[in-house]
Amino acid sequence: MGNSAFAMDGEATGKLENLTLWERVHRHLREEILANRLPPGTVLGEVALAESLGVSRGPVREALGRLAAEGLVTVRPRRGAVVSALSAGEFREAYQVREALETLAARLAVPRLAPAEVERLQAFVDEQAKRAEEGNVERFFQANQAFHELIVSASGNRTLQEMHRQLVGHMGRYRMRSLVLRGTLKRSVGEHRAILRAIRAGDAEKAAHLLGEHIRVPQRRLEEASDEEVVLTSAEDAPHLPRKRFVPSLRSGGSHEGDGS
Amino acid sequence: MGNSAFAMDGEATGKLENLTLWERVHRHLREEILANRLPPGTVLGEVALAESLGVSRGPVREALGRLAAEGLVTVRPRRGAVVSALSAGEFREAYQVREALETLAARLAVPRLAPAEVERLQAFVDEQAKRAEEGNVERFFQANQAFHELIVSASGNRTLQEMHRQLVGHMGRYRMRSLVLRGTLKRSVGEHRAILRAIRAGDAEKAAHLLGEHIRVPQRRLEEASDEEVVLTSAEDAPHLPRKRFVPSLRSGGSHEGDGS
DNA sequence: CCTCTGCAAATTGTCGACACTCGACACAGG
DNA sequence: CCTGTGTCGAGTGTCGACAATTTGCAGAGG
Repeated sequence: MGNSAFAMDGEATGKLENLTLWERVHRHLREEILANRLPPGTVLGEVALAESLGVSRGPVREALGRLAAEGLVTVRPRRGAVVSALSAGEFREAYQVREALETLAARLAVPRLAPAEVERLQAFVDEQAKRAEEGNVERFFQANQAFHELIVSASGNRTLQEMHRQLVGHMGRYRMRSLVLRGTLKRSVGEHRAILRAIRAGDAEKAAHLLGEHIRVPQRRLEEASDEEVVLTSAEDAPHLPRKRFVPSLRSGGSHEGDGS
Repeated sequence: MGNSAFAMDGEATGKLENLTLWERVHRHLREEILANRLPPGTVLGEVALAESLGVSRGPVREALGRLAAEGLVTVRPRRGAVVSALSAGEFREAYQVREALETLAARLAVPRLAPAEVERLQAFVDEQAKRAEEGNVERFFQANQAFHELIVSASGNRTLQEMHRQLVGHMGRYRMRSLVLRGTLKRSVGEHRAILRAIRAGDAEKAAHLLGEHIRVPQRRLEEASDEEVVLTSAEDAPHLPRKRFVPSLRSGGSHEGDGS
């Protein structure tokens, strides 16, 4: 059958692709889930995945376990794995934690930031402004994410970095198109500019405060429109469908979207 | 000989123990590592573990993968899994993150705390005071952990709770006996009392601030005694065992699989 | 005496197969 | 007509075995 449906993994860490099989499966599924090609509620059958990917159930199982440990899928001891869905409440929770984490990151990073890094931050903000003007939401989000990740990365705290990565990974699936889309992009750029100003001034506390407020904005929006599934992309309701909706065949779209730092 | 080397899993979730095999292995190894019976650096051979536990390599492998996802062990793609060690720097990092998390938890929890929960906090503090007087460090730590976990739990933020649990799990192995041991216990109780006072007063901000300072105390100590391995590794428990740096077998059962499970 | 290279052992990565459990459907009874 | 129960099917959980790769050692060469 269709074997080796893998796309290439753009990971230029310097090491060549010496990844084991289950690692590749893990990355593949991770990408698929984060890209929302496997919407929440999708049942991931081991045999189906195995056949689809051209490997045996071993690596698939291992990758699924890893995915479950990351919280991207949920396994019920005997009933297989489903792509986990975040409720609006959990999404708000994640925002709260993210605020705490990035606030800490800002406090730690500001005294450590090298001039070159500040310039990179500036470049990200400028790109955001440009993308906002263009209306290129995808690119805007990328630059936005790069901005935040650079701050977290510059904190020098790898534990913090890891937790933040995990958190953003969970939240990343829910592009809040209808939410932040409208006029908030420019506002976000303005907030980033203010944060960057505080960073340049070396005022870690102010930068952290501004960053906290900045993150709290979508959080507020969520609270206002609570319980409504404003954000969730694909519906997973109708739990009593006549038949299961499998995804036995998943195709590699070839979108080499590197999530790497 | 009953070769099932599993100990009791103190987990009374109310549901009966329908755990799968790899889950039991996972819990077992987790307990062993957290109890420092498997010190950092120990190489965990799959076959050795499998034979020792009376299962095949499958569940062992799965459990090891899960453990690696939690950060308790580190696997090198072809060279097996070792119990991961936290450097002093990582330990300090974890404290920073923990401070941010628990501070957030306090802010969220204070307005939500039911009177009964406040009383439970009080009970924990009282028990800590008693244990500190007795010099019962183990019990003291338990009550201490219960205090902090209750605050985190009362925040109502399950994401936060999960991250905190994970973090504490990583840090839990390093009982800082020689550090916090001496006169710091009573001081810790005093700080907890102050926090509890702020909680009773409904002053979330003050409680959060005090909690942050409280957590920052061991952090400061670590910075002072930086680079020294003051804390790391376990105390001298079980010195009667032969020296083992690389011990693949953790149980010398020798008996073949006897009773059916 | 030191170093490089080839072989061998050991251990992990992967695979296919079997048993057991859970879910669903159909049939019989009230 | 509704409900309880028995059976069938699907799918996971687990096991044993094979193969690839890495590590260590031994021997030869410089």
